Amino acid sequence: MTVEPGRRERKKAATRQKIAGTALRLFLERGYDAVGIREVAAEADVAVTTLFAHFASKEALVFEQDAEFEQRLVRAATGRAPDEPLVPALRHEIRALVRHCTAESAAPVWQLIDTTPALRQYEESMRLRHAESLAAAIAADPGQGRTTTACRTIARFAIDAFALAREAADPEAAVDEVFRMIEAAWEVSGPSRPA
Amino acid sequence: MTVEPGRRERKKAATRQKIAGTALRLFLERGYDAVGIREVAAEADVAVTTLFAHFASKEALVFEQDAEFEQRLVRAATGRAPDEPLVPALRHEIRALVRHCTAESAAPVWQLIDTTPALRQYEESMRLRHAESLAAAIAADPGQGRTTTACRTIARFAIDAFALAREAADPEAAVDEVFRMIEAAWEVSGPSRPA
DNA sequence: ACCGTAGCACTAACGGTTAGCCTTTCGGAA
DNA sequence: TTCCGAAAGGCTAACCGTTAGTGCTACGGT
Repeated sequence: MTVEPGRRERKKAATRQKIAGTALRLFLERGYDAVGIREVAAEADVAVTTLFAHFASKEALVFEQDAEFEQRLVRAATGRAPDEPLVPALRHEIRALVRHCTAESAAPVWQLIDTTPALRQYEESMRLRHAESLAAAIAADPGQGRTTTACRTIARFAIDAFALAREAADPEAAVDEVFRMIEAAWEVSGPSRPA
Repeated sequence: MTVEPGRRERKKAATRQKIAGTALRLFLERGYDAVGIREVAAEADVAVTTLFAHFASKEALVFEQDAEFEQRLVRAATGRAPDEPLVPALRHEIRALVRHCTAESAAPVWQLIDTTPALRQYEESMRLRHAESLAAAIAADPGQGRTTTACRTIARFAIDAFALAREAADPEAAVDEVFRMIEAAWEVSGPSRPA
């Protein structure tokens, strides 16, 4: 599957990177709204249609790590030791993601996102997508006897934790705070007191 | 303040209603994407610019009750008896809102929303706005000793409850289920054991 | 060596949204 | 009562993201 980085794939990835890199640079230099798609395409030396072949929308240019982010969440739920409880595993991953996003180097990008309504909105719906994937991953785990609603609820709570922590004064502490609440919620949603 | 329903205000409200009504009718008849803004404006007999003076976007045409919805939530948190606990009050209001939205008469509209990506996304960000308002209302309540993060968390949970319940097979039961989790979360976020 | 397909380009257009500018009409102060 | 400022509405023209439609090129597997 992933064993064939043929020239084609490499070129495609290179084009994608070039577009995303150029776009991000321009956006950071002059502001998201002040830079048009046609301009990004020209600067990256590709056609507008090519740009949209790689990214579904202008906003998606900024969230290049979208898929990776989602995978990490899902793996945190599915790929854990059989006896490792779910919630702490989620907390650990969310913690890592928050740390990653609040790092010094990521500051300019997030500042751009936070100050651009279109990007904020896009990120919101992105999170919802991630929450749904996570919910599916949680529900897929056999022998955790929760309802679909409970799984979706916990998934949303976890994503909310990320969003809230990112905006909190002390992100790490905020993750712990929200996860204490999540832990409690998860407890009471437990497999209806197995007889 | 509200004591002057002058002719001006009435005309404005009438125009607004006429636009929203016309839009909704056309959308339901022929589908959201198949009806253009210019067409809605023409059918409502107003200029396109007038339409956008009343509604910030095409999507907003469908969510006319947006503000009312938000007010109900906020009032559920702020306008309750001094000794009435927060979470049950929220549950009651969310229950009512879910019942309202899953009513027979509202079915076509929600079916339209659920099958139109643009509307789904708009509703998501609308909910986030509502959650923020609710969080502010909760935090404003004196003597409930929670952190800002805890208030925002609970607010999001409540909004999530609405969203999840609306999509569940048994909405009312789903509200109760999620609110059992919320109640537990609210407990552990309690005012650090008041001395 | 060959063919199918995927990547990419170009042009044109569509549809939501806004800016600029003008007219009408109401509400309240003089 | 009169008059002015402001708000509502209108028209035109454009901007910008996004999407066909079409065709060319080059890579990858047979």
